[in-house]
Amino acid sequence: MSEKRLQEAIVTLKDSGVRITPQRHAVLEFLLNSMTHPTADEIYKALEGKFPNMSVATVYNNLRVFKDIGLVRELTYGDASSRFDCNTTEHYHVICESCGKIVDFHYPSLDEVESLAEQVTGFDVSNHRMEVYGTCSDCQSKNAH
Amino acid sequence: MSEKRLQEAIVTLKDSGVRITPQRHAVLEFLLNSMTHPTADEIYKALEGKFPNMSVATVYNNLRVFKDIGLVRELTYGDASSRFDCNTTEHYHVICESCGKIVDFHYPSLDEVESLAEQVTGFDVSNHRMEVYGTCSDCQSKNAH
DNA sequence: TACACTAATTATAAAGATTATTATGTAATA
DNA sequence: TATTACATAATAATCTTTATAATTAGTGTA
Repeated sequence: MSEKRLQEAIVTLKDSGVRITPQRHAVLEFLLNSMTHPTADEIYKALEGKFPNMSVATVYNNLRVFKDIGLVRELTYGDASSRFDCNTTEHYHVICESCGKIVDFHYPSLDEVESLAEQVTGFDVSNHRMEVYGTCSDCQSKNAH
Repeated sequence: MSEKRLQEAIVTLKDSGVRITPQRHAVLEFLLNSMTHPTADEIYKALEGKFPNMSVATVYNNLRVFKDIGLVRELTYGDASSRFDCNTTEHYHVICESCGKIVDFHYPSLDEVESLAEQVTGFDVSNHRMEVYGTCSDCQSKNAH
């Protein structure tokens, strides 16, 4: 299923003149298959087995390449490190304040907010982001004790 | 005008058993008077003249104290460092992608989003945040050339 | 006011994430 | 094949934030 998305992403990369190296392919594949918005370090650790010599810098470099092309989004929350999301379709995130889990959440885009913000502030608005915070069901049952 | 807010904040601090030291007072006063959601480093640099011996750690410590009590909010965006906002009334932020300017933006709270997120994800939702991104009018006219 | 207790500050070190650098390697092209 | 440009790896450097330990300074009470 995500095989198709991988092929599409590779075509996008090639069209942008980016070489498909084994490391780059692996980072991209891992991101597309992971539902968990991993950090750069998580990606690095996950691929350590396959590429024992890979450098952390390579992960960061490739994530930046993907980001510049528009294949992934960088998510920055309160915690120390950025997370990366290859789902570029419009969606929001629900975040567990207890364990840090991030769940995708679909909701009709809040175009009204954008247009009102334009009127009130004089900005030329391009996009918006929203996160909902709470406690996931796992942590709820854990805390019930 | 913000003198009243400063006094209120000091009362809140005292009620929480927090001492009002000169440094603490200065950080609080600076935050209340600044409309620009400064970073910890910006606060530190702004108060360097008045407190030549002040440590960066003091700024961070005090910001955490204020945050724990609920006097300020910590804002984390794409850039490296957190920003601090002493306006704790419900509001959203509009951010200029060109110069980084942050403008407050009032909009009715999106309670519907929270309740739908609860239903869909099973989370116990506590709050949400939203940022609108675009280009401020200053940068628009600059780019017009 | 003086004393004692506790919290706050300072200076410094440490941790963690990200970026920069440089040399080496690899792929594409003429 | 020679040349060029891009990628990688290893490492160092930077930047933000937190932790530690010693000193200083507020605050309540006698």
